[in-house]
Amino acid sequence: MPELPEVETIRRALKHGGRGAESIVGRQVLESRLLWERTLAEPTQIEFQERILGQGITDIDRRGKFLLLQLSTDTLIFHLRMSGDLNVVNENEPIASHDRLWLGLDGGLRLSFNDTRKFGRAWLVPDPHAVTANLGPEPLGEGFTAHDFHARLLAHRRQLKPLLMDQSFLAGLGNIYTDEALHLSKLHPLQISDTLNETQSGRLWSSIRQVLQEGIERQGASIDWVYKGGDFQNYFRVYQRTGEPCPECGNPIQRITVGQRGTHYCQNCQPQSS
DNA sequence: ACGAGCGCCTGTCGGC
DNA sequence: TGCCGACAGGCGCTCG
Repeated sequence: MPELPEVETIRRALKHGGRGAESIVGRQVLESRLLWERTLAEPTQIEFQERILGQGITDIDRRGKFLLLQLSTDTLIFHLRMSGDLNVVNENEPIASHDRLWLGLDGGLRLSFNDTRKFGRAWLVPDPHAVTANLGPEPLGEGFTAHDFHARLLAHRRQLKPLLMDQSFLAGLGNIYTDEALHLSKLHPLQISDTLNETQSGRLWSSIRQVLQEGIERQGASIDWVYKGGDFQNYFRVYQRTGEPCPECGNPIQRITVGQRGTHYCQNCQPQSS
């Protein structure tokens, strides 16, 4: 579930309440349990237990697809990868079947990291920068200008889709929102980054921001058995719509593989130019 | 510098 | 019904 809009939706729920739970800001960690060892990237399980007990949750931030729980002295960072989610439940609730790590909080709450496919990771570190240092700019950040984006595109000679999904180039896009942004900007997923003129890169810049903003407003997308509450999936332009009519021109949506990822686009609206 | 292949995991779906 | 491959919102690694 996790691209920028889904992570942002979870962040807001943890910070302000929502998704059927109350805010965890201001709560204190009283207990911790690691149920799948590899979920904890850093530090060791022993050190994790020792360090986190007693720390208070002071704020919830996001950087790209990383969720940052600011604690009294450390930062607890989660990356949800393919199937991760964070739930706040009453401590009387049974442990869910794919819970991998959970924290007992004061007030009778439990924060649990649930992750069917076990790709997700957690870090407890003194300095969050150690984990997020290699990320590119925030696409919705004020410092991310169309001008800078164009310069960054020209600095590489790469296919647009894999480049946009490279988190060191831009932080937050995944398979869904990349396909959506490319279709909205009428650019082919295989077009080479340094062939874009300023008009094209400007269109891509605003398309990326538009689809991410819409995703956040719709509280993310809910697909397959992983239900999160958002409904952006009902507004996909091309993603997983192979063979269905393009919303712009009516031609059937094509599916190809780019960088080992399913890629959806319209041959007519997104011509291969170079 | 870049792209392809693969590993990490569990689950669903369609075809035979 | 059972089995089997394809596929799934991500990313780190190796190898050309």
